[in-house]
Amino acid sequence: MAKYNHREIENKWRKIWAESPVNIDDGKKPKYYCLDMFPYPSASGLHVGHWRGYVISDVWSRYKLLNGHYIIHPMGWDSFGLPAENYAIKMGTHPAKTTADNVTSIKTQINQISALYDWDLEFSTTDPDFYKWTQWIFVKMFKAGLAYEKEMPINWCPSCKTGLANEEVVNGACERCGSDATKKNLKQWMLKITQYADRLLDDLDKLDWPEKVKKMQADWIGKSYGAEVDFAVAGREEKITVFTTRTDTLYGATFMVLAPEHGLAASLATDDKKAAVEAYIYESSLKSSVDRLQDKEKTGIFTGSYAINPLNGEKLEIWLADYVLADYGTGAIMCVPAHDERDFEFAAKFGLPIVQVIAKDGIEIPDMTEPYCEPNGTVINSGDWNGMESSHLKATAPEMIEKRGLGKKTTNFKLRDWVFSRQRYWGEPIPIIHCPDCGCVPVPEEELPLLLPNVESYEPTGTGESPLAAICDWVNTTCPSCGASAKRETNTMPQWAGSSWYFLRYIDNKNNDVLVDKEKASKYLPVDMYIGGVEHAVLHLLYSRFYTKFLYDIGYVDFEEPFAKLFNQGMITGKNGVKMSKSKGNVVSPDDLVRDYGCDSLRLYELFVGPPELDSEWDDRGIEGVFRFLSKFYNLVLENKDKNVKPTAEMLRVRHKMIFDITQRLNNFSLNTVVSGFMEYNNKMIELSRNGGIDKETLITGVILLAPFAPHIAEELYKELGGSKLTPGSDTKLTPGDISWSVFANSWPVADEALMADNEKEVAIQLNGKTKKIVLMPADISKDDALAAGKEVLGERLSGEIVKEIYVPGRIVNIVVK
RNA sequence: GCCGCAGUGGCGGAAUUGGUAGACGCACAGGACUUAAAAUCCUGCGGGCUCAACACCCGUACCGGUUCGAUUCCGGUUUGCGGCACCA
Repeated sequence: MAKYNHREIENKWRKIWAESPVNIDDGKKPKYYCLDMFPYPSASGLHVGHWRGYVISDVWSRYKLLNGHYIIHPMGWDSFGLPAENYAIKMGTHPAKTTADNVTSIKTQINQISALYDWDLEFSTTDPDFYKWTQWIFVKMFKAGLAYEKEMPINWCPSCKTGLANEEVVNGACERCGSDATKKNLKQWMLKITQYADRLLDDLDKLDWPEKVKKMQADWIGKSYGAEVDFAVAGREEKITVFTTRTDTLYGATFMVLAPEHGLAASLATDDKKAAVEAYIYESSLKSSVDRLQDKEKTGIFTGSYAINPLNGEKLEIWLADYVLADYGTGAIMCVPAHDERDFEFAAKFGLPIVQVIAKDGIEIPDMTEPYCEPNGTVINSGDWNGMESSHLKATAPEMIEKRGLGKKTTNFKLRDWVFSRQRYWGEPIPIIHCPDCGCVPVPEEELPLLLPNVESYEPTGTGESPLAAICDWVNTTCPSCGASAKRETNTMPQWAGSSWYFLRYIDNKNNDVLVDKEKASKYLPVDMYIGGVEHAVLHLLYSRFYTKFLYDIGYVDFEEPFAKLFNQGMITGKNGVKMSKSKGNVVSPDDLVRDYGCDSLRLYELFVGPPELDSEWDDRGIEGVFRFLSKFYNLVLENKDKNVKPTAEMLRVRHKMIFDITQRLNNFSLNTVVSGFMEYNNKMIELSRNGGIDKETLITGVILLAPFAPHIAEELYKELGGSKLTPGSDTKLTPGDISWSVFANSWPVADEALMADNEKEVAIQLNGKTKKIVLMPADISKDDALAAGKEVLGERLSGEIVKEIYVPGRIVNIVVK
């Protein structure tokens, strides 16, 4: 028996593919853009978890290649940003150097996967030729009024010493390092992503994305419909505007609460309350956002002032409480304790009145012990609204309020503008010049890129100033507009800046005139399939959608959504679901496995470990199984290639069922069962081979099906089988552009369902739904004959009166007796 | 607290619209080949009952329902994971 020498085979075909790539753009084939979320060049290298995503995308790419597409399958480096910079600081080496070194070593590892990557398209986000356009987009946004400066308290990571976007704060902690985020008052560049909130929400419907991710984005955008209602303040000029989604409960408002930061908070205090109110406002200002989040126990203070319910003229106490968010809605709420949990809790604690305005199960509860929050039921205690259905009223009341001049209907979003400045060195400089006369002036487009100055000291200052601020000869410049001496903006962009649009650049990565040529963009974009981890559900994926919509609006691309289809692969973990990490010491490197079992075996095993969308625990031992499968298939082909066996009906059946099953599972993205399918059909073919051999065409079919998964062995066996014009065993002749030697020159096989059909089916004979025996029956047996056969099998077990007889063709005979 | 996903042998996991539960693989056990080992091949492998086989019974987290038939559908419970978390 021949030995499957994976090392020899894989080295050989790697060399051949390098000389003569099999993925060729002939201008006629439809394109298919399959993209991996690009990695940041980490020093720790790849582990088997990284491999998984890359294998999935490569299998899919090669499948599309066999379906007649030209594949765009690029790879690049997300090399600006905190992880790269932190690593450089730790090593005491400039990030430009560590980043370049890491790219070199990771690229070597990625090449072991033997993916179809087209390295001509490669770039790093740190390449000036690339970030020129990252800066250019910023300038365009500035000119469009989407980038603006604002001083406000933002999320601040004391460990990373930089401001963070809302999206980067997870449970009050820095998404990167896990430190508790604090607030810091800083002048920041902001991107007006909120202007796109509606489109970002509505266009989710167009996307073939996991529902989970779409929902996470929808929740993050957080649109709610309701009304802004004006409440007069008793005895004063001012009015207080509140936002509510439950306009239907307006008659049930029994008090009001303002955030301590509300503009009127202090001035509403009556003389006797002044000291206490000011103390409360001061105390709240000391609380961190984390404290305010975790402190569920409600606090508050009565201002002494009253508001008037615009509908019924009732006097409402105005309170301050820090459970009301200053930066959502108007920073003030009307409180309906009967129908809101938080208001109920507050009313209960401070003894405020509770008025029920929606009947629960048709009744008014005399002493409510818990709020009734469902918006359905008959409206009561609500003047002219009495008797209406609350869900209907909820939808129509905002309009009625507006007509009566009491407020206006409106929508609110949870989404906030994007805090875009980072007080760190390793990022794109924000191309803005601060002129004492002209204000903020963008660096002229023709002067881009604005290079990141190369400096000795790049550690974060922690003061809220970027390290760039210390480089006087860089900071001091002249205003492009008036020529006066001016200063450069010293903050840099977040890591997300480059990744928000990088997928466009692969198409045209050497273009110095435009970020991507319009014709090329129109031909090759958008991305058809995007593969990566779910951790970017609201960060990168939301930002990319925003950037794409902006570039669409200013006419640079002709599509509004960057990623038509999204696939999130599950994580590969160590034992007991523990995330692989250096510190846990449970990282499995692919290098040894490739050496011992080969790239093809590891590719298959990465898929075989479990459903691709779920997390899977890694167990090295399982790779033996796929290696054995490849060895057996290798031998099966070599043993049968010269036998000239004529295909029998059984061989045709196996061949076409194999095509059908593999294709269907692949289309369903059930890649783990594709691999088990190969093993199953391999076992069947081995069985056939033992009974006299197997025909060549069936073997070639198996090889083509296997090619996207295990490309090296597929090429080798295809050649051994004399695929195309090749002479088995001879050296492969390479002519540029001619790939007739390759298994990838084939089309994906098509199953002939007529040839798949079995003559006989295994039918389960059931008595009262319990299987008693399995018998072979002709596939075309009539119902009566099948039932008769079934009864015969059951024989004397069949006592009592038969009440029902069921025949499911080719599957079940079920006799029901009483 | 709210929302989503999941619970199947010793393990990873399979099961078209409800239709033979445990495919495929790992591990394990026994056997063949070998002086021996490795590799390879063959056989077995959910539990109970049984010396064994046949037969029978139980079995897809738990309880209940619909159905001739439920891992699949419905109601309830529970455990684990993920997301959101005072957004009015």
